[in-house]
Amino acid sequence: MADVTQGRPYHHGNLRAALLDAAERVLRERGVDQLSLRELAKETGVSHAAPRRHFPDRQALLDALAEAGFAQLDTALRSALANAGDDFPARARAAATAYTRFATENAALLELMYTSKHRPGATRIVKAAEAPFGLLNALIVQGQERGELQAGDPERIGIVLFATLQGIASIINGNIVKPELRDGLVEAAVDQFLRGTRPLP
Amino acid sequence: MADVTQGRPYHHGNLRAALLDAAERVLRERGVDQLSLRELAKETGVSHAAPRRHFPDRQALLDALAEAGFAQLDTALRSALANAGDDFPARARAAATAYTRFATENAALLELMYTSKHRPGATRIVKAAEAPFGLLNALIVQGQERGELQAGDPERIGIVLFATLQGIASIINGNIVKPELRDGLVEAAVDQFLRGTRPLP
DNA sequence: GGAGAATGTTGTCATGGACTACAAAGTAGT
DNA sequence: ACTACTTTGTAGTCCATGACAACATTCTCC
Repeated sequence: MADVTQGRPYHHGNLRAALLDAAERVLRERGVDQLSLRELAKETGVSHAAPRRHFPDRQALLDALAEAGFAQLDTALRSALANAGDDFPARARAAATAYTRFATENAALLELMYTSKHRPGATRIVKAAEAPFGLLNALIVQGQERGELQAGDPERIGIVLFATLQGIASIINGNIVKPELRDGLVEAAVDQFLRGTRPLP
Repeated sequence: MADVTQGRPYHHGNLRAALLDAAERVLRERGVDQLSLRELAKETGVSHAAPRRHFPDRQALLDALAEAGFAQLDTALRSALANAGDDFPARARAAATAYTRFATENAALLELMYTSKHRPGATRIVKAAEAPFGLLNALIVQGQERGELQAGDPERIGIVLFATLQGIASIINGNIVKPELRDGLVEAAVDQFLRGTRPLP
């Protein structure tokens, strides 16, 4: 018998996506450990066991969030680069700013992304992470081709800059420095990187 | 009636410290969310409600762990600096290495330290954090006094380096780069910092 | 339109945090 | 050393939540 008391039919129709939406909001507002499947179910208007059809356990939902997070990050980076013109330093600054911005505006999500990623068996997440990381790698290669960066393994070249960006996000999220300083710090870090990694004349 | 079946008298005698010890071990081995008060109680040989006398709730125990963590960090930094001789670059490298080492060898604890610290009302933790942070600040001031670093607000000067160290730890803990690279990355970061922050001639 | 797959629901268990009432041991004042 | 008070531990309970099983409804495709 169909439920007439509520508007929703027996099948939700889009429960998986609805749960992920709600989860992302709760994650942002109250952090991972305040995220409960039963609460998500209640908010979404389904029974407490319904989420199980889409996510075998809590971790599976967190993994899905992480995977989606990498896709969002990829989009953010692509869009920043698309609007950055052709000048290499400008492209580097744009990507760095976009990354750090994402990292501070989605602090809990980013943390989840990295902790989920390095759990054994998280192949889907690792796969999803390749897109944004590949983008950054390609940017370094581009800098090398244009003679703005030293030659060598792009990953090794970029890692200190990436670490610095990650660190800037980390100390902002940890309230060690004020969020307003973010973009200034990023610019300083990128400039220092560009100077320190210039090819020898 | 005293309990004769076990060696322990009714009062444990050192329960608070015993719980913290066990907690630190569990934190290291299995992460924060696997840390349960009831399990700690069982391991310590007391009833499930005993921890409550020393820690009103789970968060209070985590806070105590974080506070102790800052003290450990302070000790690690002091000891590194004590063995570092007088040369400023060497002292900077020593402190940077010690920090990053602590951060990678106590990953879960460090995360706890920062997340606990920026929770409203965590005055004790903020207080405990001042010791190691003050040490790093003093190091920068020393570098300035010796003419090895630009003048200016020491906090602002040091922040990019600190961010980089934090980021190196972060990407190692997140399995983005291999742990063996740690000390090399730190040296590179410090050298870059020293070059980039030299006073103008 | 009927069979089987998807998707939801109800009911249950185990774990673990939080709380209360009570018990034992320590401590201090007389 | 007796008593009153404090500290520390115990036993029992409640509640939230994740995990699971058994059953119900709807969808889909032949």
